[in-house]
This record gives sequence, C-alpha cells and structure tokens, in this order.
Amino acid sequence: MKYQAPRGTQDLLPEDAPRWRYVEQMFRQTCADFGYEEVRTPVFESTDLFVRAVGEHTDIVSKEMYSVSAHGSEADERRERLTLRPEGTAPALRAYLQHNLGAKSPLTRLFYVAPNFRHERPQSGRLRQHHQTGIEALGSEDPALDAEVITLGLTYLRRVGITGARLEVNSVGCPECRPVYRERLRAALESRIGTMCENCRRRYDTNPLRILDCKAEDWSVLEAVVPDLADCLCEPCAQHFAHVQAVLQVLDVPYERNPRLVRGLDYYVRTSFEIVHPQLGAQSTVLGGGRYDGLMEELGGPPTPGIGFGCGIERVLLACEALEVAFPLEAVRPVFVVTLGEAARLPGLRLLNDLRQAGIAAQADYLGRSMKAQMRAANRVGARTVLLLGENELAAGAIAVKDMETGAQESCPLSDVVGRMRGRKDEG
RNA sequence: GCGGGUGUAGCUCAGUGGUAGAGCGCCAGGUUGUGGCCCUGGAGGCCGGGGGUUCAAUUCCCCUCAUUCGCCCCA
Repeated sequence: MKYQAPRGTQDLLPEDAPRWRYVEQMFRQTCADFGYEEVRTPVFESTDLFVRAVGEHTDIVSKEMYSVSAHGSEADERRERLTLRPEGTAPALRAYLQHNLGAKSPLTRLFYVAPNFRHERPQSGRLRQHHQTGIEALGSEDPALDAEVITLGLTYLRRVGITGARLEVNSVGCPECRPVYRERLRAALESRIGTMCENCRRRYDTNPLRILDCKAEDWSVLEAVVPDLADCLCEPCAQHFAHVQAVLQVLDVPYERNPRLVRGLDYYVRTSFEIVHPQLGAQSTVLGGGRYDGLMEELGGPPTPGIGFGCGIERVLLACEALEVAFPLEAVRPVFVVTLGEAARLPGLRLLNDLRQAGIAAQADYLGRSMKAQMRAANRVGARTVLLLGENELAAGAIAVKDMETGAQESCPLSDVVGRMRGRKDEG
C-alpha cells in the first residue's frame, strides 16, 4: 500500500463518525447547561506561545512539538515559527487576551473541541493527533469555580454513559509554597537516591515533584518517607484546597485525594485533578486539569486566575467500548426510488430530486442494476419506503409505494407522492 | 529513544518445507417487476518488502518497513 495515514493518526470512517458526533454533542450540551461558550482557535499558533505557557523544560515543549515553517518566500522565513497545537489552554487564553474578553465580563467561561498534536510514541489511548474537549473558566479564584469545572467534567462523562470512573484531586501549591515542599521532598529522598529508578534519579535534580508520579518506585515503602504536599501548603493555598473539598462534599461529588497527583505542565497551581478509568490500560486518565492562576500574566495579560480541564475524546470512546456503552444513534430512514426499464429512468431521477428538494431523505441506485439488486440496496440503507416506477406505473401516471416493514404495497398518483412522503415524515 | 507481540482475501482469523482456506462482507442466480431469512454459485490474495538456507520458502534464519502493546510523558 503506497499511502497510509501517518503514524499515530487515524481515519474516522462513516461507521465511526456517529459515535464521535454523539460524544461531542453530549459535551456541547453539558457545556451549554453550565453556561460555557465555544471558542475555536487556529490549529497552529506561534511556537513561543506554547514554550511560554507550557514550560520550556516540559516533555511537550522539549521533544513533542510539531513545529512547522512556511518555506518559500523570504517574507515567510522572516515570520515567527509556528507549532501545531499540543494542548488547548494556551490558545484559549491567547484568544481571550487578544480579543480582550475580560473587559466584556469579569468571568468568562469557554469550551472547545479540537485536535491536538504531540510527537510521541503511539500506544493505546495515545495518538500523535488526538482530540480533546475542554473548558476554561477565567477570572475567578473562587474554590466553588474549581468544583464547578470538576462537576462539569463528571456530568459530561456520566451523560455519555461512563461508569466506574474515579475522581482524584490534589493541590500542588503555588510559587510561594511549592519550592518549600520541593526542598523538603529532596531532603526526605536524599538517602534513597541509590534505590530509585534511573528516571527518578534524574528527576531528583530537575523536577523532584514528578518522582511522586513515578510508577516504578515502591510506594509501599516511600509513602512513609515522603512528606505530604498538603502539609506544606501556604495558608491561602491550604484554605483554597479545603474550600474546594468542602464544596465537592456539599455537591455530593465522590472524590479521592491523591497526594501524589502532580501534573506535567508547568502552569498548574493549587487545584489539580484527574478522572481516571480502570479499564483504559496504561493511559488511564480520561480527563485532567487544574488551576493556572499565573498563566495569564505569563502570557502578557493582566492578572487573571483560571481553571480548566482537557478530556481526550479517544479515551472517552475507549472507555465506552470497554463498558459496552450503547449509543442512541440517529437513524436516517430514506425513501428509496427504484426504477425499472429505460423509460422510467429520467422520471425516477426527477422524482428523486423532487423528494430531496422537499427535504425528504431519498436515495436511488446508480449502478443500472436489476430490480432485485435495487431492492437489496434499499434494504441495506434502511429505507422505510420504496417508490417503484416501471412501465405499468408510467402508463397509469402513478407510482407503487411499498412499506418495507410490512411489505404492503399500494398505488399513488405520481403528482401526489412527494406530498404524501412529506406527510409520513411529519408523522414521525 | 528503548523493549515485547503481530503482519495471509474488504474485515476477523486458521494453515502447511511442495506456490493457500474458513466465517462475515461483496456480486449474481434461485422469482416476466419486489428487500430481509434460507439455498447455490462467483469475484477477490506476487501469504508486508528484501536477502539467505534449500531441489523447493507463505512456512526456517537474518534485515527492513508497517502496525500494536508497554516504558517515558500525557488527554
């Protein structure tokens, strides 16, 4: 085969698309119910935007970005470097700042549905082009807003039909208290460096917080040694986290505090959360997010707190598959025009077009096949009604109307048939 | 970047050192102008690519490519 979809990408065929539409529709509906409005941003942005927002030393920026450069004219080469969007928050905030949405309203609620690109090794639940639904709530640091964002995510997943998901929350502190914790963690682990995996030894120097997230370490032993981040939070962060949990409890949202939940993007502060599903394999996070109160300033805007999440559509669908979720898929039941003989061909096309112009789903066979084959085709596309046009019907100025469920057939004047089909459509 | 699995018909997969099969799908017939179910027939495959061993390789060996699962990281 000469051409195939690039590694880590996939085609969505007609048989797949309805499930995607359904899941996206559930997300849009949930967002609408919570007062979130859609934003659509370009699929690529200035490379610098992502470097700034996500962090120069994160995996995403250091080795996973698809950067593109227009080649050709000198003018193009002078332009800034561009990168295919690796995550959704930075573009949303960029648009918020560029269009000064904060001036229109002190609290802005946005949602998006968009493809993301990361140059990683593909595996189950991880693609080079994947799709995320996500939201961003900008302009308030009210802990209740954290709870709202989390609740929206849970509501969406529940509506899609996902059961058995687990909500984990944590607080990763702020630029005030996190360095304090970082040093306490280093001190606690110092004597254990020798027993840690190669990656963690490196992390000990570069980013010790990520050691908490390592699956290779023996946590049954380390648990007792490692200080709890919650014990090191500064007073405002501790209060914030306590309030978030209090609101979750009032809302009857079941959650687990995961003291080792730290996320990989630099901009996260305070509330950090994930929704994981046990049946997803290695990539079990279906939804992840957190607060990013300093990010807007980092991008050159006014101080504007914010919180949001991203949720992988592919992972949602994997979970649905594992759970054997039954989707209520829309079924188009077209009218099918069957013609018999040359003389009926053009009048049949005319009828087909009249039906379509009247807003009635209508199909016909274009392969010049036998009546039996046309009937088979009608059955295959789920036709509810077949309109049969042959010599007898032409002579009588009529058409045979066959109900494919009952098999009953009757004659109808050709001039009445569109109106009659429209009547059936309105019935339901 | 590193490990393991798998590459045979459109799809899901059997199979053998002597150049290939099933189920489903597709097409057609069983009805001079009638679908589904059933029966019958048919089309469709350089057995991923290259090299080696052999009288002979889809089968054994090596390489390569693709794919998949995992590590890292993330949705």
